[in-house]
Amino acid sequence: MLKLSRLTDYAAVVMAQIARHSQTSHAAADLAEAVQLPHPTVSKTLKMLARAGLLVSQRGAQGGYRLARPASQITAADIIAAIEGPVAMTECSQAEGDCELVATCGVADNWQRVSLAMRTLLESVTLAHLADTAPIKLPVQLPIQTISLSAVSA
Amino acid sequence: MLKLSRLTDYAAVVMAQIARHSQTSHAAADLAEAVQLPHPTVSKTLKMLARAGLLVSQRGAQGGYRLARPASQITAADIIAAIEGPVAMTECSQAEGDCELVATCGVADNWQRVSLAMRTLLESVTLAHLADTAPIKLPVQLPIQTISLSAVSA
DNA sequence: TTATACAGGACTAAAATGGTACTCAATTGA
DNA sequence: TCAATTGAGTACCATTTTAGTCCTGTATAA
Repeated sequence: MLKLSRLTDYAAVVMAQIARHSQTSHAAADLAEAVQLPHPTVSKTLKMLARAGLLVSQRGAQGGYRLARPASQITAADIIAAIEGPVAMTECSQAEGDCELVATCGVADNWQRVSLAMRTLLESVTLAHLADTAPIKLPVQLPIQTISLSAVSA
Repeated sequence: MLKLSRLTDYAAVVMAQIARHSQTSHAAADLAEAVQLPHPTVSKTLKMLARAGLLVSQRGAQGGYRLARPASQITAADIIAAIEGPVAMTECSQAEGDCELVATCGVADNWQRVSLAMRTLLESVTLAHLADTAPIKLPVQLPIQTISLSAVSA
């Protein structure tokens, strides 16, 4: 189904919530309340996002989380990577080429190209887009040559 | 990591193998040998692909599997769907809207657009591309307007 | 100094995934 | 018509991943 894990889904929702009120800090409990999800889970998600550098945390009274940079500079790929690790469709799309089947596989190279195109797509969608309650209206035109598989050469 | 399940990966490899010798029928055992994967697992994968209508099976002596249609008419999205179900990034991208959080979520619509763009991308990659041992060279230019998020309206 | 709020890690439960084994059914050809 | 071949179906188990909880520690502001 190629779907996001539930935590990643939560992460996107929480990030969008923060992005919509980016002036103030948000306590984990408040966010959990706002998005109607269990507190510990939201907390865990926030910690991951902070560790990935997408949020900055402030301890103590009046503390909480806020965006580390403008929503327009945080991409869907960033959020996914923060929770699930780098976007890669197959084992061998990752750095460590510990797949012993490369010889008989024969599709590795091409999967990597597809994988790269997907990553490009996800990098073109920003948190600002996601947080916008209205449908994405901007003509987010991807550079055609980055999507064209011919240009996605290693 | 947004990655394919291992079975889907196997499916792609096996399909590519069949596509490279599309004249003959392929017994499950032969394919397993060719791609160096356990028989029962390959067999299971083949059955799923056949049930999805991507392969046709022939029982009995000299039987085996062959492509149900030309490799150029089978897409990566087809293969993924055969094993994992329809390509959809989030729960609510699927038909059944059984997510009770829609009210507080606020990102559902936009995720669906992204999801659709991903599907379009995967539909533009055919088995013929994957099976080609050489890197994909064709200028597989996606219609820009289907990728542009502005055009991916529900 | 105390209340607030994040950090980190250990732990458990549940679900998905992957893999195996076994039996049944269909086809071919001797 | 029988035996060999080969896929179909089902049930089951092991492993891994994912999700969620809890507890303790630490930083900060009032």
